[in-house]
Amino acid sequence: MIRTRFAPSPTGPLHIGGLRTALFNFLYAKQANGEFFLRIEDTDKERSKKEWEGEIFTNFEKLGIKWDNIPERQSERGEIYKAYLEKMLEEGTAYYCFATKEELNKEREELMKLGKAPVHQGKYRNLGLEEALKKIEKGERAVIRFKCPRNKEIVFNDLIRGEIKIHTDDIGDFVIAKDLNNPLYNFTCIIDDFEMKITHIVRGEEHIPNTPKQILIGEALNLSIPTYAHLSLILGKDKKKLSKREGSTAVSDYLKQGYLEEAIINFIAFLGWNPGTEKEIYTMEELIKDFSIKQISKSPAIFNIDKLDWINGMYIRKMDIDELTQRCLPFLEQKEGIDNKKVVEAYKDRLKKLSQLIELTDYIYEDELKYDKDLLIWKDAPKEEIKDCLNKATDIIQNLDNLNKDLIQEELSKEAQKAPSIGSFMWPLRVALSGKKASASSAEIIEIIGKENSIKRIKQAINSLN
RNA sequence: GGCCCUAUCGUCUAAUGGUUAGGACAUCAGGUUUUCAACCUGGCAAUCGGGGUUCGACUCCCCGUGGGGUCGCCA
Repeated sequence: MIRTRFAPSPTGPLHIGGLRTALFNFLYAKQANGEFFLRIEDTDKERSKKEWEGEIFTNFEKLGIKWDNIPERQSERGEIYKAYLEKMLEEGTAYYCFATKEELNKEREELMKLGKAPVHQGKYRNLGLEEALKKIEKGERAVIRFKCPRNKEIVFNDLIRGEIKIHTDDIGDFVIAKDLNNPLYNFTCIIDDFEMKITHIVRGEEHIPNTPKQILIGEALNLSIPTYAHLSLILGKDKKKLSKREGSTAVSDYLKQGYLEEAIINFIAFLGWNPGTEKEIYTMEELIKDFSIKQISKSPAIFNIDKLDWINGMYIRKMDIDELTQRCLPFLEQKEGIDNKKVVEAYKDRLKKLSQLIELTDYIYEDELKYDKDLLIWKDAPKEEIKDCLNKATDIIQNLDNLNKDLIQEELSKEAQKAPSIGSFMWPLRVALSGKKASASSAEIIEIIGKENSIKRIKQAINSLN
């Protein structure tokens, strides 16, 4: 059975890139009827916070990414790591290192100068466990390093990139734990992937250099090694790694702006993946069905908000009006006599994201409109003509016995035919009702705000022209 | 600097040796419309460079160049 995992460290809000990694793991597992696990990598005690853990969980829930385990927390698995660490120390695949930071820095600089990889050569790799323990007893500080095999080529087959080879001499003896109780990422990662019986690891490209390290540790411990797939990075518009500079990187911010969950998932799925067909709108179920790791692209993808806007608009227009109204509620004012469903109906074709509703619909809820009276003037139509049109519109509205936007439109159109031009009738009316250059149509507004209010607004407009 | 990954329209990408290099977003033009959208029609726009291999290369190989990642007692 296929089992994947997403292993975030709870040091900040869920990131767009993290979401994509999680989604791909989820899709890959679900497609094969496998399991998707969550693991909290909180070995960095200073930076890890419980609140971020919660943030990650709730966002996944909202977005429809479900996990199949009780999330493991690395901070609670100290005994497991300790046992493996002791085993490595005893077997000599890891050793205590007493090198100071100064020594290490100097070594780094010198290697760089020689044009070599600045990796630790292992001054203490042959000291022996007993000797090391004596030094520690005397109070010397030590970290635990992996004794990296020399002159060996590590090869793994990446599902996305094919064969990747890395020479162990470019890796060196890296630190796997600060001490027995404080293991570090590359160590805990491979241990947990093994313990959790993870079969496939889909993660960001930045982990490619970590992969041979993890494989090496796994081999030293005789663990089975999972299959890897490394995703390209998501870049910002400036082609740099996606950063807060342009827009947000936090998933929750997009949710707050009124991007629909379905649209976000659809958009994120297409960042670096496509079905190979022309179908672009995908539900989660369809994604699970059609997802294929072979269709993942190797080059980085740029986060293009325009495309997100477009997809989001598609979802907004497609959505059932009652459900959409529910979702729009946070962005709409509440007012006696105003049916929000009608407001949403009038605006669903005009939205890219729900938060736009706030500015777009403010005039509906205001008691008195404030706008430049010149806006009422259609082209160079004389004031008297405009007043005349507005008066005629008032009569029509007054005589309306059914406030249905289609019927209203019909009546207004009839009258507009008689006007000097359709625009000279319709434009001032709409401005009188909305106070805006762009808005819903007059008929829609009248239906929403009602007879009284409509007439009141038109009267006001006429007065302002006097 | 070492190592690794990567390279098709502005952007996301399709085409796994033979296509007028396709689609979508964005953009532009037109239509529709009282406005703004939505919608419909159409246009602009790409194989990083140089060598090979081949009858034939976006596709395979090599060398450059560009971009990215990484080289933590972070993950």
